Amino acid sequence: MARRISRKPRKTPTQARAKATWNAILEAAARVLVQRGYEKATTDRIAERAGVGIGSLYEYFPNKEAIFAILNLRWNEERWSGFQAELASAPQDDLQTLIRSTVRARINATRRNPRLNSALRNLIPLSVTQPQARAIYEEFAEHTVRALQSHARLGDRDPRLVAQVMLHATHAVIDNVADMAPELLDSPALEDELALMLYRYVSSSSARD
Amino acid sequence: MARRISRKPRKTPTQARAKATWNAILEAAARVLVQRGYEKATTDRIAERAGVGIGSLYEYFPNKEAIFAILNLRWNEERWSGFQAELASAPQDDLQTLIRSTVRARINATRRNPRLNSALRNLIPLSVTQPQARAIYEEFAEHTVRALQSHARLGDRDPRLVAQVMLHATHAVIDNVADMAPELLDSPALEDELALMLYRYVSSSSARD
DNA sequence: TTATGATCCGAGGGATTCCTCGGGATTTGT
DNA sequence: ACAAATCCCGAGGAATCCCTCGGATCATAA
Repeated sequence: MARRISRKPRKTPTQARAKATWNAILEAAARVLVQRGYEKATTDRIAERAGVGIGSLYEYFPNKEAIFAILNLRWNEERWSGFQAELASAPQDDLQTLIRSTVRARINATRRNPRLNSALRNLIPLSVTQPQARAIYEEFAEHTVRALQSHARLGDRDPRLVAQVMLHATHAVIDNVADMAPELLDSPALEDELALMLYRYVSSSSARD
Repeated sequence: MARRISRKPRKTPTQARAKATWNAILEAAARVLVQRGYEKATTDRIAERAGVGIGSLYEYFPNKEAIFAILNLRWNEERWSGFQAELASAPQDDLQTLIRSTVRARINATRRNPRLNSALRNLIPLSVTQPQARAIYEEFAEHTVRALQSHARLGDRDPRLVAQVMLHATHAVIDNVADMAPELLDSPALEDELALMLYRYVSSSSARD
C-alpha cells in the first residue's frame, strides 16, 4: 500500500455540477465530523451523507486526511476574515476599547460554528502540520505587539512575551469555552471578564499597584 | 461483533507478576500514545512494546478504549495529588502569594509529563465522558471561590464566574503551552506573567482604575 | 449530431485492526 | 508434592476501512 503517495492527485472541478459535489463533500465531512468524531468519519459515510458516490469523493480528494486538512483551512480562513472584518469597523479609541473590540470579534468569529471549531481543534496532526495556522498566529502576534507599544506603557516588560500570554489566554479560554460550554459564548459575561482581565494585565507597568 | 459489550470483563491482577504486566501495559500505552498518536497506538503494538502477549493485554483490559480511559484516570490523579501536595506546603500569606503558589503548583503538576498531558488532552471521547475529571474541576472551583471570598474584594462581581474565568484561563494557557512550547514550562517567565495577570484580575472591584 | 472530455458511480481488493479462544506455563494453597 | 487457581500466549477470525478501476452518464463544442 502506498497511501501517502497520491498518484492521482486531486482534480479541480471546472463545471458547476462538480463544484456542487465538491462543496457537498466538504459540508458532509463537517457534519459527520461534528456528529461522530474523526475516527467514525469514514470516507464511505461522508460520501453517503453528501449524496455522492465514493468514487466521486476520491475524484477530488486524494485521501481522507486531505478532506479535513482543507476543511480546517476553510474554517481558519472564514474565522480569520470574519474577525478582521468585524474589528475593522469597531471602535479603537483607547487601549480599553481596543481590547474589548478584539475580544468581542474573537468570540464572534468562533461563534460562527463552535462545534466545528472544537472538532477541528482536536485534530492535532492536521492543525500542527498546517503552516497557515501558524502564519495567522504570527500576524496576530505582531499586530498585538504594535498595539501594545503604541497604546500601553509596559515599562521594562517584554512586549512579545506579554502579547504571547494575552493571545494564548484569549485563544485558549475561548476555544475551551466553545468546547465545554458553547452557550456561554452567547452571553456578554465572557466578553466582559476576558476584556477586564486582559486590560488590567497590561494597564500598568509595575507588578504591584 | 459486539465490541461495546465486554462479555469477559477485566480481571484484576492478584499476583505480583500480574501487576507487573498490568503496569507494563499501561506504561507502554503511554509511550506509544505519545510517540505515534491514538490511531497508530494499536493494541498489538502496545502489547509488543510492553513485552507481553496480546492475549495478556485482553486479560486485563476489555478493549482498547479502556486502556486509555484508565491511563487518563491515572494521570489526572497523579497530577491532582501532586498539585495538592505542593500547594499544601507553599506560602499562602496574602492573595498574591496564594495565587503565585497555585500557579506554580499547577505548572509543576503538568510538568511531570507534558507530552502525555497533551496527548491525553486530545482524546475528547474519553476526557468528556469521564466524570472524575469534572469532579476534580468542581472541587478546584469551589476551593477558588472560597479563597476569593476570604482574600479578595470583588465588590458586586460574581465570584463563581470570576473563578471560572481564572480556572479556564490558567488551565487552558498551561495546557496550550504544554502542547505548543513545552520548554516554556521550565522557565519562570510563564509563572510570573500568569500570576501577574490573575492577581490584577481580582485585585480590585471596579472595572476602571 | 457526434466526438471529446468531464463527471459520476459502487463493487470489491488489499491492508489493518480489534479481539477470541484453547491450551501451556507458573504460582499458590494445602 | 499435587491440585487449583492464576497468568501468559499468539495464531487467526471477523469486521472495517481506505482507495482503485473500469465503465456509465452528462456537458460542451464543432
